[in-house]
Formats: sequence, structure tokens, C-alpha cells
Amino acid sequence: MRDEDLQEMRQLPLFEGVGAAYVESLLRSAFVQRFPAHVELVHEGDPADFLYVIVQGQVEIYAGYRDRETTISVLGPGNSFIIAAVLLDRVYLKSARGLTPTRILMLPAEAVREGFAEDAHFARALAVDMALAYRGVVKELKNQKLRSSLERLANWLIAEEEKGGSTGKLEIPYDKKVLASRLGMAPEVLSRSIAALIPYKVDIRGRHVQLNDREALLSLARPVPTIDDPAC
Amino acid sequence: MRDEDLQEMRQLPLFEGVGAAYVESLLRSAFVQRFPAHVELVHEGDPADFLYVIVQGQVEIYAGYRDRETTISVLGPGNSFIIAAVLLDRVYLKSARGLTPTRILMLPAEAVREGFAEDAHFARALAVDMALAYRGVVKELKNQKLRSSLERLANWLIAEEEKGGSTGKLEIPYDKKVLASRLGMAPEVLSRSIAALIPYKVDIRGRHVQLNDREALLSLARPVPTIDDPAC
DNA sequence: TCACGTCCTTGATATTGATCAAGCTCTGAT
DNA sequence: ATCAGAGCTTGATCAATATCAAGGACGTGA
Repeated sequence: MRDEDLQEMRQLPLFEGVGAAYVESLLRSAFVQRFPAHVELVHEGDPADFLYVIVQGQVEIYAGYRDRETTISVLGPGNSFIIAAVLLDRVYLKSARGLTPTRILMLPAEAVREGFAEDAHFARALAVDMALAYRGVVKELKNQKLRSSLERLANWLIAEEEKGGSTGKLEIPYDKKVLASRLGMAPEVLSRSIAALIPYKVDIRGRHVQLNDREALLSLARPVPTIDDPAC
Repeated sequence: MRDEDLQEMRQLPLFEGVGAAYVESLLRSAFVQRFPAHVELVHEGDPADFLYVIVQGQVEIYAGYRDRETTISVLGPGNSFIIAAVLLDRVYLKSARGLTPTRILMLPAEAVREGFAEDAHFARALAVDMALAYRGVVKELKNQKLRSSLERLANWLIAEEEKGGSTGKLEIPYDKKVLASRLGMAPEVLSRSIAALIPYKVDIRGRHVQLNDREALLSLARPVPTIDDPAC
């Protein structure tokens, strides 16, 4: 691994509070790899050989069943994926592919498991990480089971706008069909849902969105902390 | 806490591999409480004051939004709930109520967090627990997003039958309306789905179920390890 | 600038699931 | 044994979402 890469890796959120020496030894067995867009990085059902951390680019986490496919989430720089499988030495439950060209840090699963067994700080960091990830999925499950597609879209827009600093504007960060799959609907339904938001003064052109009547949209979306607040 | 209760608690899966001394000190601040059926044990949105472990009875974990409600899971003796909220000192994301009269071990959240911070074994046990729970929800999310109600029912039947030792018979362990909510459908849809399984030689009378053509049901359900295998 | 392909939208229609209403069944209490 | 109530089923209808098909918009490379 190049020295400047190493420098960068050390600061990953995953390693916060973990002894420098241990991070060092973990990183010694790791390497950074570039992948072109659209290639599958991991395939569900395969044994967890590596823990992946995104350095650059966007990664879609998805899962398939029969001829269907759904995206679970889309991750960016700083995010890691499939910690749980690595920690438990099990099979991946989800697949991953780059939506863009990516640079990815790959940590051999064996090293991560050793770190977990030997370094208490790292073990705690992993536990906290797992707990946060767990709550994230629970929220998503509630989102799916309790809301209609239109409500999911409305809430996603509000959440995304707030993530971008509550400017009233936002960019959809990937293809609409990916967003549709993330939100759990067919692309056609997303199109129609977008059209259905015009009365709420939502103005979508391409990937550029403007929310011109926050109140109206909020009254439709009705966000609640226990589903929508990322800090909750 | 009564002495015989203490004896029982020590053997909970949560404490596996944790030093006896530490378990002891944890349990000193804990107590066992009886609740009548149908009372709400925890309410989503409340701060996590206790970690709950079921000693006796059935507990429904559910969540609400507007006037809707969905059950996330139904737990039995030995299961604990809301570890993540306790560990992170956050608010509960789900509510819980007894489906039957229950006996429940309540561990003050503060003590659990101390244990996590000070006992490395306990921290690891929690991390593993969180990882398992995480994978459970991911599977459930896939189940919801990728399958129809009929498929979810068919797969639930198979999983439940295998849990009971693959005898071809099984008991639905709670009211059908709870099962419907657990599977993410209206009670009427569950009724009709059950009727739709008659051609597959599924015989349901009350809570008693018999699977008379496993092959046929399997070809409809098409279970896959990455959603349905609890050991995966 | 044009042409191609991909992505998105729109329309028509089918399917799935929800809701409303009524009746039935089982159980538990009197 | 009888009655009340809860839980379940069934029918009719409606709403939400998926699917199929076609056309339009847009960006990219020649």
C-alpha cells in the first residue's frame, strides 16, 4: 500500500479510538484496489474474505431473489460494508457493485477477526458500528412495512435535503432507477410518484430537485424520528 | 432477586463466555418482573432505561406510524430485546408488549453500558449478538422487498416446520392476526393466502398445520439460505 | 451535428394487496 | 348450557403497485 494511502486510511471512522499500533498492523495486511464501474465487488452467498472500505466512488449494496433484485443502500467514501459477515465468519447476505469507478480498501477478514479477538478497543468500535447499522436496517424495515411508495419518496426527499444543509435544493446522487429500487418500487412508479408531488411544489428536473413548499411536503411525508432521524 | 431466579439468569445465552464475577455484578442491579398479558413493556421513542430478557412468556416487538402498526418479531424465553438502544444510549426504535403473561429480567441500561466499557468479554458477546441481530433484520428486509405475501407465508411455514424438527407438522405459536402483521399483510390477506395453499396440500385448522406435500410447497416458496437459513 | 443508446416518462392494463362489511366459529365466563 | 366477544373467514370492492409497450429526452462519441 502506498504511503499516502496509508495516511488516509488511518483516519477512517472505523478506526476511531483504536490504538495506533493496532491500526497499523491491521493496515499492513490490507491493500487498496481500483475497480471500474459496474463490476460486482462481492456476491451474496460467498464467504466473507474481506472487509471493504470505500475510499472513492459510489457502491450499490443490493440483493437478488429469483429474477428480482432490490438495492439495500448506496454507500460513499468512508463507509465500510459487510462487517457483520466478516466478524461472524459467515457468508455475505448482500452483493455490492460500483456505480462509478471506485477505489476500495480491502482488509483480509482474518486480520479483522484477529483484531476483534485481541484488541478490546477495536471490538468495542465494531460493536458500536454494528449497533448503528442494526438500527439503520430496522428503520428501513419500518419504512418499508409502514409507508406507501409516495410517502417513502417524500420522506427521502426531505431527509436528503436536510443532509445537504436544508437549502431547499438537492441532487439525486444516482440514477433514478437505483433510487426507485432503494425506495422499493418499480422505476415507473417512481416517475409517477414524482409527478404526484407537483401539487406539493416539488420541482424535479433530471437529478436536480427543488422543494418550494416545505410545509406542504412535510404534511404529506410526516417524518418521525424513529424512522427518519439518522442521529436517532 | 430470588436466588433461584439468579441461578436461572446466569445461564442466559447473553452471558455466555462472560466472566462469572462480571455476570454476578451485572445481575446484582437487575430484577425480575412479572407482567400481565397485553401491557406495553417499552414504547418506541422512549429513552432506553433497561435491557430486557424474557424469562417466561411471549413478547411482540412492533412499531407504529400514523394509524398503522406492524410487528417486527415475536420473541420467547431466552431472547433479549433492544440491546442496540441500550448500548448506544439512544431511544427505543420499537415497542414491546406481552402476548401472554410474562416474566422478564430487567437490567438497568447504565449497568449494561458499564459492563460493555469495562469487560472485554461482554463487549465481544454484545458485538456478536449485534452482528447476528443485524443479519436477521437484513434478511427480513429482503424478505419484504423481494417476495409476495404468498411467498412470505410459504417460506415462513417451511422455516417454522424445520424449526420444529421437520415433522411435517407445526403449530402457529400466536394469533393469526399477529402472524399476518409479522409477515407484512392484512389479516384478510393471510386468510386468503392460507386458502391459496390448499392445492399445495397445506392443511391448516386453527393453529394446527400439516404440510402434506413438502416438494410442492418448496417449489412455490423457493427458500434461499441468504434469506431463510437462520444458521447463515 | 448527427446518430445511437440509455434512461426516463407516459399510457394501458394486470396483479396484488387493502379495506369494508357481514357472517361464522370458537372460547371463556356466567 | 348459553351468551358475549374476540378472532377468523369470505365476499365485494377499491387502491396501490407492477408490468408491458411505446415514445421522448438527453448525453456521448463519431
